[in-house]
Amino acid sequence: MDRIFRALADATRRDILRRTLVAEQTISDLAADYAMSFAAVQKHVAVLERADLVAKSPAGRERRVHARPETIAKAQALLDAYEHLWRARIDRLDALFAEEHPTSPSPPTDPNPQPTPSQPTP
Amino acid sequence: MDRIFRALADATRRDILRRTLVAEQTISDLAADYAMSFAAVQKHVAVLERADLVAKSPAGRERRVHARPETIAKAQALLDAYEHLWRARIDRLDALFAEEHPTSPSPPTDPNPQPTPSQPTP
DNA sequence: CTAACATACAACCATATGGTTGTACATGGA
DNA sequence: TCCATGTACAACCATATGGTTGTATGTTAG
Repeated sequence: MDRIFRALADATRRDILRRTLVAEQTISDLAADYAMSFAAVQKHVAVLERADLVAKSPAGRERRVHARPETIAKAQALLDAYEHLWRARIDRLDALFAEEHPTSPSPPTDPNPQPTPSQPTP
Repeated sequence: MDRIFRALADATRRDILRRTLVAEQTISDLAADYAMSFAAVQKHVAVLERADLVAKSPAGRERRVHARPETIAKAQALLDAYEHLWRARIDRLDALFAEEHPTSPSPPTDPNPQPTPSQPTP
């Protein structure tokens, strides 16, 4: 999991992942579009490969790089688990609140001061 | 986004995030459970804080650390976007296949070797 | 007031990371 | 066959990261 998130923590690698999700790419294809050396792109692909986010299949002298969505799904599963933990917490707080105020049905907002709506960095 | 995924790329930080999702924790609470110095845990919290995955609220001499699920949601949104790119690709391949074989309804498997089945996040 | 506690922060160190250049090797086309 | 192409890999460098210890500061308990 460390390797997956670390691989995703770089804009170039995320772009490579995006491109290989859309269609297979050779290393040269990928390298052509970044302002860095071929070897640097090669290293980025290697990081993604070690994280199992992409795989290379040899095709003649080229290597076709394609994404592995099942590994992305692993990361999604972890984030989903976090989200569930959060929801469970809210549910507990709601239950506690309902217990202390049995007459009121269920307050529309949670008692926690978290401002969930404001997303300042889009 | 770099900071978010980088922060998630460490087991200790993921555990801190998990714990602060479940309930607020002081730095000392957190530090007590890891085999490293207080300062090291403090740094991990700082990394999570810079990524906006947690926030600290001063409470007397303590700092209550709580998770910010809206930032987790940002990471989820990115992974979802990747998943959608993948699905769109499959759809295009399916359409292409259907075009070349108009008589066959729609083949159960796509011509690509990718194992699509494991998609735990619908 | 003073002592203990919770936190902040700086300085330092070892290692990992992200980039470079250079070299080697296999493959495909002329 | 010969040469350009596509890739692999090593060596090197600057900086970032993850850990340490030590010191300073604010806060609460006695």
